[in-house]
Amino acid sequence: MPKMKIGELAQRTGFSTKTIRYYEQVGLLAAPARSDSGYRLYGPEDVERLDFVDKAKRLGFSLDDIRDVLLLHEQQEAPCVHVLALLEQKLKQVDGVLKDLRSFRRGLAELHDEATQRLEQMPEGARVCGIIEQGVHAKGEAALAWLEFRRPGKRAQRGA
Amino acid sequence: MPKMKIGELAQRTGFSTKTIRYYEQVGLLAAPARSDSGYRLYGPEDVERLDFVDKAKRLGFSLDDIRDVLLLHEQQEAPCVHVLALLEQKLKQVDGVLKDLRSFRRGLAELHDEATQRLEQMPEGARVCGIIEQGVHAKGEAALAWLEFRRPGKRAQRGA
DNA sequence: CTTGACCTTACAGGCGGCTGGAAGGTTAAG
DNA sequence: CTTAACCTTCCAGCCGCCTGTAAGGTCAAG
Repeated sequence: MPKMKIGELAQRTGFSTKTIRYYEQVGLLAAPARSDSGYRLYGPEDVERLDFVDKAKRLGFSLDDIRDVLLLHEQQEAPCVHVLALLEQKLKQVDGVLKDLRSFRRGLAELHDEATQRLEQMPEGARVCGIIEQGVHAKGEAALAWLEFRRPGKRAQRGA
Repeated sequence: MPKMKIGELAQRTGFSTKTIRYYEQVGLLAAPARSDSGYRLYGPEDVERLDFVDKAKRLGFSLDDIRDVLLLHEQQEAPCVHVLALLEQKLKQVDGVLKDLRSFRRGLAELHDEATQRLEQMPEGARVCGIIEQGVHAKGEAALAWLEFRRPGKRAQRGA
């Protein structure tokens, strides 16, 4: 019995029920089957679809973009030259982002190494955090948030 | 004479003057020097900073995150263990995104190859786009937008 | 047969990130 | 001296993406 109600879908995908209904409203999800009492009934393909949405979102796509991709995917049209060119262009864009991200990663790693060294050169007692330990905790917390990397560990249910 | 007014900074960075003033307002940019007549005067370091902001934005960071990073960077505090652990965690996150992005790229490439083949197997006359040529052009345009890859080719000046 | 967790709709509100417009001052060219 | 392009401040509004709230229906347990 692969039919689940919206709550379960929410749990399985990490989106809130609100968000799922909203996604249906804006066309990211097709209107699902309904139980006799009007409850939405979803199948495993909806989980997949939402997982895709999540991934795409994390890669920085707008809901509009994602909707279009899903649409195109569904109707399996033969792609025209135009669309083909687009694919090429987008590949290049992705490569650009990949490059950025790699250099970013490198920077982060350097920062980490540097920080490790600085920490090791410190006297034992001084191993407290300048930022965090002296009452500027708020700023520390801000620092905590710094690299939150938008939509972090999915299934984190942003409200919770 | 490395001092430029806001318009030039805008041109050099691809942000609008509006946005630059807004960034100052929310603390991403320090209040710059002013000319006698009150015009904002910027130096090359501001170009750099905005380029950083652009990169970070393209990687999905919020303005808040970026502000915090810049702040942390400025005050060069000795990093505490806590922050160090965070760095590690964030490295892992970046690696995760990298993985996603690579698999995404792979998918895109596959799509492209597949599409190329389909196109080649078509009779000469049929090399038109099913989507685009038959009056559903609007949808084609939507398809065009599909992989816009948010904040696309910087210096594109979203308004223009 | 009530309680509480779940579901439904509809519509308002909020936050992040700009963006537009009004009303006015400055500067360089013709 | 005027024109046009630039700059200033301030404040309102918009878009994307949810999120909260009200008012109510359903279902399983006790």
